[in-house]
Amino acid sequence: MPIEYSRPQGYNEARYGLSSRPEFRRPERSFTIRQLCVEFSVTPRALRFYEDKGLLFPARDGMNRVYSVRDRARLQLILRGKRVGFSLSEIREILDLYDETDGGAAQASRSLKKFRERIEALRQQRDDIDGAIQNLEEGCLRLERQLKESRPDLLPKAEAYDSVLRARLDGSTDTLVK
Amino acid sequence: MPIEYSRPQGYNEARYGLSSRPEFRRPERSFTIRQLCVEFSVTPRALRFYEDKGLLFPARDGMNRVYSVRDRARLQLILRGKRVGFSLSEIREILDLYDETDGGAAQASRSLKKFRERIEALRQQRDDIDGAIQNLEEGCLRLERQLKESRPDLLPKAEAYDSVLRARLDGSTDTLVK
DNA sequence: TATACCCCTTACGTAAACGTCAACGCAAGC
DNA sequence: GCTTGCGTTGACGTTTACGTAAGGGGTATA
Repeated sequence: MPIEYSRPQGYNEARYGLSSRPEFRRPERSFTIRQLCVEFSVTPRALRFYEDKGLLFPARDGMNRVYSVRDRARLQLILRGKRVGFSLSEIREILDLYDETDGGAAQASRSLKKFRERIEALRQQRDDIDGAIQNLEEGCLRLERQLKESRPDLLPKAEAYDSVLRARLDGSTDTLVK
Repeated sequence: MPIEYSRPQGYNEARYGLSSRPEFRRPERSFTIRQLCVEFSVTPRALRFYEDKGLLFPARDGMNRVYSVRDRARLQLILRGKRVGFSLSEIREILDLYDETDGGAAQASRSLKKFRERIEALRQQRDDIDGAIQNLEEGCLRLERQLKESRPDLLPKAEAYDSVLRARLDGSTDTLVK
């Protein structure tokens, strides 16, 4: 068992939980490390690690980290960056490019070029994924043919489509534009 | 300097190079480790590593590895699998699923399910990529606006489109269907 | 006051995917 | 017969992205 994320007995919602009182919600709500961890299913260690590597810099309340809405958005980008295969240092570089709005025109020009490169790489990666999907679908077809001949009863029905749909619809609307 | 891939002086094309004589081309041509390494820009170490991990099993000529056309196709799948974020053990699992056509109907049914799961995961990953591309494009727009105001001369022209096209058109037509 | 949560830092451990020697063998060309 | 280029098998090193343990502290509830 890695880490306890569910609320144990005696859990103090008012202190640790996501407050439901509107005055603590927006526009400038902040998060404890644990809240973000629960929300994004990562460990505190990971967040501290990202901070170590310069991808996050939450404020402090005494010793404790205090994450802003913007930190949260950064974290979302970090995690998505990871999912699409960027290394942390690459992600850091990208985040830095977003940040330094004031590096001068030359800097902005270089940033633009790097962004374009990233985009092109991602497009190719998407083609890779499409190719992989095609391969796997061919494999499925083969298996289905095979099963249809030997044991048609084992052919699974089409998946419940709404679960698929739901997974697609939670499109994140995060942005770092100030 | 990592490793020398270009042909040095004294390079013996007849012995080491890709033969252009048709009788050695198809349908059952074979490859040395180096030929595959050059073709796919990987190191011999990597290929041996994949073999170690059970993803490849080339034939032998004495001590030397001899890769068949089918091994080459597997390698293509391995590399693409890596590009889309699969671990080697995941790739191995998938390749195994392709292989065991004779595991019985129950096995085939399980394989089918796993394939479907992989496909769904890839679809979500593609959505991630699309999201990342959108973010980066927004970043581009911001930078372009910024540059247009300060230094329009630094705005790079649209990239030469044919290089992009060429990169897209070398779609691999590999398959593992026997 | 105990314990049950939360937080912190420091530091060593780990899995994956190779890189990088070292040390050897075999064939070809000078 | 030496060098060049290819191949082989260990075996240890490296990077990334954390996991995990050790040790310490703050705050609320029983």
